[in-house]
Amino acid sequence: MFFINATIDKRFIFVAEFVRNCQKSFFSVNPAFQQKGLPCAPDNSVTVMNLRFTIRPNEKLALRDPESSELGRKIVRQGLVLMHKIGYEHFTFRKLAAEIDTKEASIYRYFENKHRFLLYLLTWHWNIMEYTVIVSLRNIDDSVEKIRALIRIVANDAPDLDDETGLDRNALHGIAMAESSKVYLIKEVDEVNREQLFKPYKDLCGRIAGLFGEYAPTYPYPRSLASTVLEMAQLQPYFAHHLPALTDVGRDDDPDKLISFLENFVFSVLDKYAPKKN
Amino acid sequence: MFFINATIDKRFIFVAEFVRNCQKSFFSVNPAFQQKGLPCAPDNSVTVMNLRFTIRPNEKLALRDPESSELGRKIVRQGLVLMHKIGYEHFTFRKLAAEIDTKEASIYRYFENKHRFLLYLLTWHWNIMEYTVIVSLRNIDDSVEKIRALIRIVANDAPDLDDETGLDRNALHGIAMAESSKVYLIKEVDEVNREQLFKPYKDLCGRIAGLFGEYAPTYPYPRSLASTVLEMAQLQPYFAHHLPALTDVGRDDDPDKLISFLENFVFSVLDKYAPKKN
DNA sequence: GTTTTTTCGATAGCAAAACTATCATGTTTT
DNA sequence: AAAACATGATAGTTTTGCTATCGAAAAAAC
Repeated sequence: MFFINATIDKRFIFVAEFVRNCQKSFFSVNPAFQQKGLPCAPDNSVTVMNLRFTIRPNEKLALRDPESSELGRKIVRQGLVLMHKIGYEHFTFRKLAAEIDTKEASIYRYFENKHRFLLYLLTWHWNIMEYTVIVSLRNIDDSVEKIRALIRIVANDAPDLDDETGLDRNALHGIAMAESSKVYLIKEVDEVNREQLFKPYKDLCGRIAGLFGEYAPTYPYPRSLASTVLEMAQLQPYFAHHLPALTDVGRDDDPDKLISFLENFVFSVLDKYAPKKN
Repeated sequence: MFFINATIDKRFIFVAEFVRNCQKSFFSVNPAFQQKGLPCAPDNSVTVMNLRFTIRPNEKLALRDPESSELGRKIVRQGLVLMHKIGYEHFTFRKLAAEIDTKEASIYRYFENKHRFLLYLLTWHWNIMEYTVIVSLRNIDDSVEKIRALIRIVANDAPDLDDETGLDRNALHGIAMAESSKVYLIKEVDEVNREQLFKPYKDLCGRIAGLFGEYAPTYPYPRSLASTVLEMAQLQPYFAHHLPALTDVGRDDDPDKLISFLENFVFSVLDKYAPKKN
């Protein structure tokens, strides 16, 4: 009870929102009464009305829950940093094991392979993004302002909300930028999709599409526009940094041009279908 | 001389265009006089004014020119099909060698590794795309119509121009769709870029940006818009096929929705900056 | 028209990556 | 205290990615 603080407050909104929206697969909802548990437990769970909600990736993603042990947490935290540093292709469980002073097989007990590991990290990223969108937009009424705030978030120009995950948010953003397409551009995509493992990304995309639909109800391609914005928010800064001939947005230390590009793009497309102004 | 036909004619336009634009790295221009050579040789080269132009990827891409031998051609033709079939991750030189009844080391003599091989295939794709754009747009004056024709081409809804490359165009398109981002989303991107190996993609993107600039000279993000169109023309059909929640465009057998989506957003963005109509 | 390069394809092999089986120890449950 | 289970370490196997070498054949030089 003495744990009820600002963070919990945001969490509560988050949880309440998702409860309203019902089934969110990336929540593992544990309906067991939790008499002795603390409301904001070290495993990052929240107790609401005696129901325990854990803001955490789908458990099918990992063989064992990495948040349940010291080693598991080390694998995720340090693995995230290592992958950001050396890239997905060069990242191996062996190198990670050496770094955190354990053995390869121990990591394999948590994650089937490095592809699943990447997907686990990205699931964190997508969840955090959607959480940030929900929390940041909850007090905004004007749908133009909502979209503007949204674009700042996907362009990584919004302050990170407090969290106790201990994840390196910079590394997470770097991985989302450079590696995210590698989780779905694979031959096994349909199989993975059948396991619902892309749901967090789809939900994020769907939420953005919903905001577009709110502003311009008759626009026929809200989901395509949402995925375009999401992908371009990652890709354009990558191009700016490595292949500047492919873009006009500036380097990543200056997100203003990216935001201008995206805002201009989104509102140019939607304004024609917006009922009120213009 | 009896080889001068429609194809040669198109080639000539292509060559002349590039000669005008001077240095195109993806042409290997062999200035040696070619007295005994045929104008449209089996190696796909064209003789213009005693200069031999070869429409072919940058030679730095391959250790030996694959078009120069029977085995080399088999590697490219069959490798393209195999990679399309099993995907980049599962593709290995060993499997390809087994398929075409040769040995792994023989393939390594042509290509340093499978990443370079993929880049070689994509270079073909980008070259063919730019070639198609040039040839298809040469008789169109109206810049709106030019952009509309362009969108049909990038959306793979334009008839393939005749060529003698013998490449499986369907497989090439599939690889461009599912694997293209894997050539630049790597840690070595700057190194590869320094070798000019992304020039064909940049040139294609620059040409599209040029068309946008022609139509809307004051639009500040023509290159970003061009890369967005190129990327989305690949990604949206992929989503439609595998992750339909992320898109509103239909399945790949119906490109109309993709074209509508792309046309709608390109013209929505550009129209504000177009001087004439509106 | 031979000799000499050079190229070519094939054999073999190595090192790293990707995973798996087994086992001992330690911890939890009963 | 015993049984059940989870955990981490050891030691493999298979596949991938790549290299060194060698003999035959083709091309170039003389």
